[in-house]
Amino acid sequence: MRPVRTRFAPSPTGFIHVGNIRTALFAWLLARKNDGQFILRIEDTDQNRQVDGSIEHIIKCLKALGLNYNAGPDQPGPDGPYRQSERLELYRSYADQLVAKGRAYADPYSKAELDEFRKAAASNHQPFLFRNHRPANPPVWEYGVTPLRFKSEPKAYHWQDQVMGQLSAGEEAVDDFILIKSDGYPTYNFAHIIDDFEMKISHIIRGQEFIASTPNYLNLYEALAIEPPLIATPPPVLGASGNKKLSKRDGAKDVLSYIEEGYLEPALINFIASLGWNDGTTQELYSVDQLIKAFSLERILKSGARFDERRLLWMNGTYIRNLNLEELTKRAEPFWPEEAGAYEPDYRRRVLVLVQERLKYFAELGELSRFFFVDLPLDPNLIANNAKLAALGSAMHKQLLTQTYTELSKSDFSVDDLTRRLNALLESSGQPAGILFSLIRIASTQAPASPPLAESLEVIGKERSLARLKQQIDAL
RNA sequence: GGCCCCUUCGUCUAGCGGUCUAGGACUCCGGGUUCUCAGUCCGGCAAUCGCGGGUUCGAAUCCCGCAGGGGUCACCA
Repeated sequence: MRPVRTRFAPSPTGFIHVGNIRTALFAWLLARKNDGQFILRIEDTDQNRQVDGSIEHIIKCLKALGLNYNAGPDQPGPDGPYRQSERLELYRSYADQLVAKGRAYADPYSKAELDEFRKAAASNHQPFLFRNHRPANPPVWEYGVTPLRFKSEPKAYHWQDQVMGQLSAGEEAVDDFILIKSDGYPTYNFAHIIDDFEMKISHIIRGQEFIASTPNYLNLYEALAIEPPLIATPPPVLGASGNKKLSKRDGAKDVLSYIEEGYLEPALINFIASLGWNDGTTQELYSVDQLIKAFSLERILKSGARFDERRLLWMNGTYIRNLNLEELTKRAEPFWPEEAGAYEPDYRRRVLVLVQERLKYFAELGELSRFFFVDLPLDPNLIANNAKLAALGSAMHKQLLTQTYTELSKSDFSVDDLTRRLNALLESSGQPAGILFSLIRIASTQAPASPPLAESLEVIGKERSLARLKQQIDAL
């Protein structure tokens, strides 16, 4: 068996979304599983669709996720360069070869003429086939001036797809497609075949939009006397609503933005792999290494998988909860609210411990932890919106908080001591925890939600906690 | 319109002729966890397996039709 070499071959036309990256992930997993190679190749043959910075963006994205490649535009390899725009001579030499063999010819038609042919086909309810209009005496091909077409030899094909199984199509699926455009650049249809061959790619993993043109490719492989790689076609990743393929247009997010919001790479990878793939067990959580071990093309599903962000949220939360303190501290670093900068690392760590199990992604850190760092303004709604508490009246609130203030003044503010005194207050006041603790929690945080009372007070500290209680008492 | 592909709880999925009165996970709902949010634990709702015909003692599983959805028919990839 040939050594496994897979590739991710995006065009630099913008960011990478979950659908794109899944294709890359499957290719990467296959390579890693088989001790093979994974290559990044940039398919920049369309001059008009290029978006500045895309290549850097793609590289950043792959690196962030740890999908390391053995060769790519920024990583030289034996069969580079890895940008198609730098391989034009290569495509041209293959094109010349096809011309010499009589398997390619110059396209003499204007765009308007072609449109006429298409319209005629559509009105006959027929698919458009260029080869029905093959010119009897095509002009000599002028590189960079006229487009060059493949002269196909139509026939029916049956082929094996590593995911979809046995596929087939009749000869109507084979046509004379463009090899080299009038600007001298090859089309995807031509370039990828040359490159996959030159780069000794063993498996092509790509989206379903290419199934329909596979017979064309098979025909070209034959004309070139090239043995085709194995082909694996995962189903599309569908958008959150509707049955449409995930697309930028329908709000698909940049994968990098998930990283920026504090999703963990292993969680993203775990989640993305679970879209259309499973190993047949009931396991849900996989480390990257486990994924590599368990992965196989055969277990990729044939039907499309919808992208449900809630599941990602859940998964990411479990990954965050499993972080040890050191990792947690490191990951949280970029997400602290501005005010946290003035505090000791140790203080921040104590906050983190309390907040960890509440985090679904790190961008929430600010909102969940702000009251540990700043004295939030009094928010009367916090009491007003608590029906049981509001019913008690502010005189009672004042009395309870005053009692609390006196008792906590005597505390050393350790969790144990705080808990003891808080419980004593429960008894002496005769109030249920639902009333008393709610009130204290609101007074000492001014936040709609917080970690448990005693733990929060301990971290906030004696001086500051008492000051906050005092402030609330004075306002009542 | 031609050709190709897909179709199990709302979502991700298990399932390869009997163990399926269809299993797991997410979401959602109820309850416990001295207060809130989250987490966690316990419990619950949720797919007559797209529909209709076969084959078989027996079908989510095999076969045939149909319907719905998707892809493609570019000098885009």
